[in-house]
Amino acid sequence: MSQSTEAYLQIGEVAERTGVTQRTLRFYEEKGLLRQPSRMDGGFRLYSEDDVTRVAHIRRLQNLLGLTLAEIKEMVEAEEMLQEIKAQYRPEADVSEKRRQLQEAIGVVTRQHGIVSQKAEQMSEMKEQMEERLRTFERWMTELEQMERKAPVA
Amino acid sequence: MSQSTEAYLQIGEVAERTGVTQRTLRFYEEKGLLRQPSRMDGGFRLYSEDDVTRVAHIRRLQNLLGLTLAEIKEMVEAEEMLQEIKAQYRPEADVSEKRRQLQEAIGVVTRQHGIVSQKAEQMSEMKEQMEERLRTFERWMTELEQMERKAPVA
DNA sequence: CATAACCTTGACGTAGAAGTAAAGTCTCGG
DNA sequence: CCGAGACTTTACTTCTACGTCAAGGTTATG
Repeated sequence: MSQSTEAYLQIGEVAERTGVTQRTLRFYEEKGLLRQPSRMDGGFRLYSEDDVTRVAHIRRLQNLLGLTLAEIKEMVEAEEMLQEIKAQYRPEADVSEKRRQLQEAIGVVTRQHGIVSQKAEQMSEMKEQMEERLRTFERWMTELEQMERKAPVA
Repeated sequence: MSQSTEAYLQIGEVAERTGVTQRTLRFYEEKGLLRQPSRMDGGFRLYSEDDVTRVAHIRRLQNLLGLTLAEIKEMVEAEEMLQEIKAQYRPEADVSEKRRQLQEAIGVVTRQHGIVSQKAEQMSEMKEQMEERLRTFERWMTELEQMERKAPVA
């Protein structure tokens, strides 16, 4: 239903849309962060919309959380598993196996959530410190201005 | 009033207290992230408590915000200026000059605050996404458990 | 004053994350 | 069917943020 017919993208387009270079896309593939994309007969890579989303996700994990690609790989593999679970959710499969997978998925996301929560909190702390500072400076500023009014420029 | 007499630290102690290596301390100095510390007659570096604080700050900027040392250097230089302003606050100096400095300081901190705010916000978004996900999984899990109760292991 | 523990500079090495160049292959519009 | 532009792999280079010696100088202590 989603990518039924086509909508395949070549590496150049993906690069443009994600803001990373082609080199980076190939690099991520090499490192196992992106699945091997399908190929045209001549060997040109063909990416899906999902891949685009994935790249965006990788970048967020990099920039926001400062994770290494190795760490991100783990996360991404976990996500992969989730996709699988989603896909398998309907089809008949060993129920207890699915339970196990789900259990693991929950574990992964919980850990991720822990990291994010912690960072978010520290971030808020920093933010408040800065606001405190700003208030101080602005207080000083008004004091300075009052001094100037009392004793104007010589 | 704070570090009146002494309380100077050698590089080894600073390393231990900050959790970075001596190499890293020298490296930060080289890169202009730490001021040139005073030295003993023989050339041994002597750090102040302030330097310790500074290193901690640098590390937070690195780990939390994921900034490069170059970016951190800018921030740190700005902080340096703030220290200066604080120090000069009482002594007689051109008032309008002080105004200018304060103005700039406010600008710096405002920019920093902007970065942190933005990151903090994105972080919260991520956090919520993860929570949403977790809820989904847990819903699935209970569904699965119900299926198991109805049709137990063959 | 010997010597262990600590420090100095200098130079080279490394892991992570790509950038860049070379030489050849594909695709597609005209 | 052909040429411009997009793509391929391979290989070497770069940049950041340190790590790791090496060879020697300094300091504190017995």
